[in-house]
Amino acid sequence: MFEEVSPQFTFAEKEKQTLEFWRDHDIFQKSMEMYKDGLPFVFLEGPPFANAPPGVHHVLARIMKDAVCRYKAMTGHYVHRKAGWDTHGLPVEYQVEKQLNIRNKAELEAYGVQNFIEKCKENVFQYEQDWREMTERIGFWVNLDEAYITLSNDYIESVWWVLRQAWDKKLLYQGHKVQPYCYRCGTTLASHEVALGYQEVADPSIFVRFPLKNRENTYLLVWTTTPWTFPSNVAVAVGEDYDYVAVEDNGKHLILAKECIPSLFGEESTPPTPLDKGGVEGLKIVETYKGSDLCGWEYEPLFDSGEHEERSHYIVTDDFVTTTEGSGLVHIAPAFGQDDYDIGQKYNLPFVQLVGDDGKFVSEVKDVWSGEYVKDADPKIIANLDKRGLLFKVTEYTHQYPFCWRCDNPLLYYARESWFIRTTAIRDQMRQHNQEINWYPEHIKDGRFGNWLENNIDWGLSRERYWGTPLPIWICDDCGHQHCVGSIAELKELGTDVPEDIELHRPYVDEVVLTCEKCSGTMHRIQDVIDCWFDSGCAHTAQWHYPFENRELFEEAYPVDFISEGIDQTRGWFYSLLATGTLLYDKPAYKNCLCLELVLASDGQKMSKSRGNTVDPWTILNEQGADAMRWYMFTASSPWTQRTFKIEGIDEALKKFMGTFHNVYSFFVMYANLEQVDVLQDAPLVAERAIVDRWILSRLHTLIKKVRADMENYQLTNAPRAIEGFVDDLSNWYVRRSRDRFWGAEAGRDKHAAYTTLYEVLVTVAKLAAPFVPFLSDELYRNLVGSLDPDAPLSVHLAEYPAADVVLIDAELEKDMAFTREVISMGHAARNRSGIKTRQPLAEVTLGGLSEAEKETIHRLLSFVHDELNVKEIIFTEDLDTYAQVTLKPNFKVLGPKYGKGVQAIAKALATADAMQLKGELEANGSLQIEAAGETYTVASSEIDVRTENREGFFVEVDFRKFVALSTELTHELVLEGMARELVNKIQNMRKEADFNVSDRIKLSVDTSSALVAEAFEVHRDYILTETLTIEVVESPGEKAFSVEQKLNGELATLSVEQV
RNA sequence: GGGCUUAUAGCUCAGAAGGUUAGAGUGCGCGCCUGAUAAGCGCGAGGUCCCUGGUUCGAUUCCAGGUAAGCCCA
Repeated sequence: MFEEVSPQFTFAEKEKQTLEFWRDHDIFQKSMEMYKDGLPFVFLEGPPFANAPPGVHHVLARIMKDAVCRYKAMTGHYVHRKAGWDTHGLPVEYQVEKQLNIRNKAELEAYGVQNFIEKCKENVFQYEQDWREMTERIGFWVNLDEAYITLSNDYIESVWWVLRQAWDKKLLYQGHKVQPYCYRCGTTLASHEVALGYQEVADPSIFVRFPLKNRENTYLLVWTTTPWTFPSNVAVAVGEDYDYVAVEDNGKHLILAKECIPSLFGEESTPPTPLDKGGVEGLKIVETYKGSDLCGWEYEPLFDSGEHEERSHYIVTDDFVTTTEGSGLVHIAPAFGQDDYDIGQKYNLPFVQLVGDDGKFVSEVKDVWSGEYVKDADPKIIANLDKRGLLFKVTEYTHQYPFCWRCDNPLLYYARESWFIRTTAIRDQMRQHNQEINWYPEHIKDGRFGNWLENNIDWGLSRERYWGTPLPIWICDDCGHQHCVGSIAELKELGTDVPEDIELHRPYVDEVVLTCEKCSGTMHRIQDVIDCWFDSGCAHTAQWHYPFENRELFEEAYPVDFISEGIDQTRGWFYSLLATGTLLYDKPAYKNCLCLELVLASDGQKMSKSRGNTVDPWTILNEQGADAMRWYMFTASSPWTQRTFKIEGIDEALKKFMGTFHNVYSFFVMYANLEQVDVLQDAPLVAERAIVDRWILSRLHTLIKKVRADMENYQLTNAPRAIEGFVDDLSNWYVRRSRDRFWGAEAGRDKHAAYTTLYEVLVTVAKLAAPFVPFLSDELYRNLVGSLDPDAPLSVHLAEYPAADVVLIDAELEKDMAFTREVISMGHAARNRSGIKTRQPLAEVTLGGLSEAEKETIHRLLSFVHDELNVKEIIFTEDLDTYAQVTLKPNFKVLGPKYGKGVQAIAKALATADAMQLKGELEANGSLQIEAAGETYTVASSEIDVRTENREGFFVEVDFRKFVALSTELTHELVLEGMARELVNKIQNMRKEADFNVSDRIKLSVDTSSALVAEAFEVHRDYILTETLTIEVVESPGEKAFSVEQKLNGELATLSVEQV
């Protein structure tokens, strides 16, 4: 016996019971242990921050990961799935600063770094409990109790080891990085913070004459929007291949790019006049050059920028120079722009930084603006240049400029001292390893990610902050010797008085002093921490505390098999993993990467608190449940396409898939219990079962094949969609067509075959669906299998994933059934047109336009047509013309390539000719001669499509070439039979209304003055009594009887039913 | 400004070596079936397959250029 399935339930409630069952029986642990010696499958969790509650997009990510892991576990793998937490980084610091009302570094130092760090530690686990609860409730099986945590000493130690490897390979170096910097907050900003604060502003746009050395009265015309960077100027860049000219302007010779003449000297709206025709009117061109000709020319510095060893103030070339703005000559100040800095490196230019951390000119600047905030100094610098006769033109320039999102002050681009990893040295290896990764979707590989790798620049690693993995580099106060520490043991060995339980965070680690191995001097750690992307990017190694522990485990688990995160991680985690993996092991870090797109709110906008359009996952989990949410997310659209998240979509998943699946299951349980069928005993051979059984089993095994193939290829949408389609067929064709076999039929082989088949199908589908709807499928499995077989695995998640049995696949039968259903569907349509309801039997249906093979198909499945359309006879006809309007069309696909242009002429000829006559010729000769547009074309019958259209006056449904026509004439016999079925229908409805049990036997009375009803009842008495479980027909109803006056096809009768 | 992606019915999505009637589900209207159903079936209305140009006998599909949205970068 199976446990009864109550019609009163909610999925959410049932899921909670399943969660309890999993907990009580340690199902997750068991699923891990089961294949301990099996093939390992390593999933690496991209660690989330637990300093905000999880949202809908986290649910999406987690169920995708879960489905893959569950599938792998059920197919015999030992699935590693350690949870992880990301903990370091600026976002945490900002949250804590906000909470403590700290506005800048000075205030933070005053508060105390130690106190601050402790607050950060608390902050990052603020919502851990929420995350745990959500993770459990949605059924994401991940090992939370052994999670890796990026702030732990173990984790940091592994990261240090990684850094040391880079150090030893000479890939870790110190340089400058130009970064957006807020002088007021005393901090650099991350790119996403910069993006928060763009505003449109008008800055000065000035063109200045730089006097050339050794060329009298000749000047370079140079453009800038940041006059305050002029004092730090060290060079001017030109484009090597551009054309430059010297023009005469008010007696002075000015050098600029040829293409810039119109914007500087002409009307802006007029197109450039060709220079060989005199250029801009009145402008005299003195000389022309290529950019390369100018290279090396020296000019007078505008301002005193101090003494330098390096050569400076000359013309250099670089391809970043454009002529779309300015003059084609670009002022270079290496301290204030990345391009400038790179050119400075390339030409070994002096690094002049005349602006301090406070945004003011340093005191070495002797001009009047010494000590002044740079933006305030702009007008004074402009005035100074003007006074000296060097200013050519001043206008305003309106553009987008970033401001600090916290204090609204303009950001300055500054070159800051920074530590880098020379990723450019391993770029080719990274590109090669990228090719070895399976990307889903595939275009990421050579698209977004590939492009990113092409343009790889060295990784700016250091952050002048507090809460992060400290950069383990110590520098000797005396001799400047640098050392990178690679482990705690080494730290203790080299350091003096290192506490036994040293914590590897600031400020604790800052206090550790090493002894210099070169000069025995004192070494202090540099103050920086590292980019937190580097932390998570080491997860493949640091999650195991490798190489300090778990060496074997690591070797087995690298590269990891599978990761999945948002597509925004291409330049984040996907990159950092690959970079560290390549650097350390020269192998890709992961084999399969599933990219997820954004989840939009129902209004199509990004979900955000400020818009108020976020959805709390808990409202769905509590109402519709986790399975419905999961199924919706799997089937609605591919994980890598953007989706709008709609609650109605979840209701649909609930009704459409969950409801249907559950109903088939409860139908089975109800009748199997009632009939006391033992499905485990004496299963009939498949070959001996009914054709509909063989059909559904064939469908099932085709499905298994498809789902497995999809899952192997990470097609997490196609697989469940296929399952959904199958369940629909199961419910609306298999069960519908087999209903009488389950209920009412004589016990015997066929009935047993029906129960066995449905049982097998249900159990198999439960297993197939287990990775997607782990709750519902486990409930079904436990009742269907657990109730009968005490030795079976306790849970569906401990069962083996179904494997397709190709012997059971009968593609022909599946195709035939599909075709027959198409014909039946047309029959339904014709019935609908006729207005005669299905319960009324009809004498015959006529099928036409079928090929011989199709006729055979219908013959094979004839009973389906009879039963579904409720007709006595099925007739085939060759006569199309009576029922349908026939037209002939060329088969374009075949004739197009053959005759090219001719197909259009043939089509015209066929449309205007007598279709029936041509069809006759075609059948007689097998081919046709068509005269069209002065040519004669010979076409075979296979090159012509016969189309049919509805002809008025028949109850006919017509398709492209076949039709189904109903005969609607009713004989007296047919009317009686229709009436009998009407009686049965009404009585059944009354049984239901009166709340009788399905198997209750009844007493029935029929009181009518209608001769028709009386006759029908007499003629079909046995049929009516059997169908309605009537064991006695009484003259007058008893007192407890349930009586209703019914209208039966227009005739009146009072029916009464009573339980016996 | 650059790279990548997406655009098909009111909504959510399929799909098509280029082939002349582009589908499903849902929603709406009507009808039907049903003693498993939180169901099902049928019919109807609903489409410039984002736009423009090119290639072709034929383009919604291929090519080019746009437009809009999103992500990443500058």
